[in-house]
Amino acid sequence: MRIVYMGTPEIAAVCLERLIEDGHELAAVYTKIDTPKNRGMKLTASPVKELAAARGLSVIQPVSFRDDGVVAELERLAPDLICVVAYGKILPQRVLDIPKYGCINIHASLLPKLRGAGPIQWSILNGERETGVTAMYLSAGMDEGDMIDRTVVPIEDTDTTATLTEKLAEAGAGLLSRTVSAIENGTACRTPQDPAEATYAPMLTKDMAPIDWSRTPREISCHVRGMIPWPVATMELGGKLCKVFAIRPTDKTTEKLDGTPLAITKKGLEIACGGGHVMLVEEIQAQGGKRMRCADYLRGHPITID
RNA sequence: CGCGGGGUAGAGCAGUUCGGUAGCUCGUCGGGCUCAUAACCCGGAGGCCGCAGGUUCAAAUCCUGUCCCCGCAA
Repeated sequence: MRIVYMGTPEIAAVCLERLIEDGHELAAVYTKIDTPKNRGMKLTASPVKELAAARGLSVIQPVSFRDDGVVAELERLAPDLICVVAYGKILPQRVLDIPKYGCINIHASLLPKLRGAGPIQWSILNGERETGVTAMYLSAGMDEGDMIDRTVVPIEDTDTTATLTEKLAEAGAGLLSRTVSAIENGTACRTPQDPAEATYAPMLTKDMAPIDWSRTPREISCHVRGMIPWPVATMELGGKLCKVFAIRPTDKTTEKLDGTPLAITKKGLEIACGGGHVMLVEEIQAQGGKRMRCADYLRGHPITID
């Protein structure tokens, strides 16, 4: 079965690698065009492109599927199946109609929950105890296609979007390979999603970053972990904005106002939060500074505690 | 050449404007106090001031080059 693969970030590269290892026939790999990134704004290839190039697969980076030439090129590849993982582009109906067996997608949530661009982030932000990956057929609507199979992945209290993404990438890779085989064998099922159960997970934005200290310890913990590696939760410390990378609930309680710094200990900074609970800020990064333990930061940037 | 910040003791920082004995908080080591301590007191060790040149009687500081780190933006 001739497969055309479409994907862009690391999680898509992990899934592609599994397809290659498991011996599936890949006709071509589509990925987003190289974009200027990072300091110096150097043109950077996507993880999928890096991998595909290293494995000798032909890489195609169309700007838009509205371009007839792009669609014609895809038709010439005569794919039996298109596999999409975090490609970052919407495929129009005329593209979805090209492959004989259709287009399948791996989505990093247990659909129909958390449709959209930020399912991993929101599974943590919402305080879920488990999430997963779902294999589905692509349809015109955003993540609305019929489901084929899924893998459930538990969310640990220490998981961040970064660590959970790695786990889901692994789970997604296995799921994708298995699903492709099922389609080949004609054993793949097709279950419609229940629209009444659908929830949405939009991309995060920077203005969601500030920590709301009136929330409960677990909510704040989820907020911080869900924002890693981007945009990263923030708090104000000594008049400076700091990113918060690690924060932990404590057994202590307080009468002080939410957000009040209470004490500096060897472990970090204790702060009042919702319900009279106390959180311990363990690891932060000031603007322009390096990521470091909060206690270390306070060594050189002392603040006053009432 | 997208914009900007920074490399000084094990850690985090000050000192650089205007050259003149390298400093603070913490850690560490030793001693003391204490029922006890992450508290307190006394004492010590620990620096090629990122690297390479240049100017100077004298450079962490001024000049030139170079390597590395970080934030923004995308």
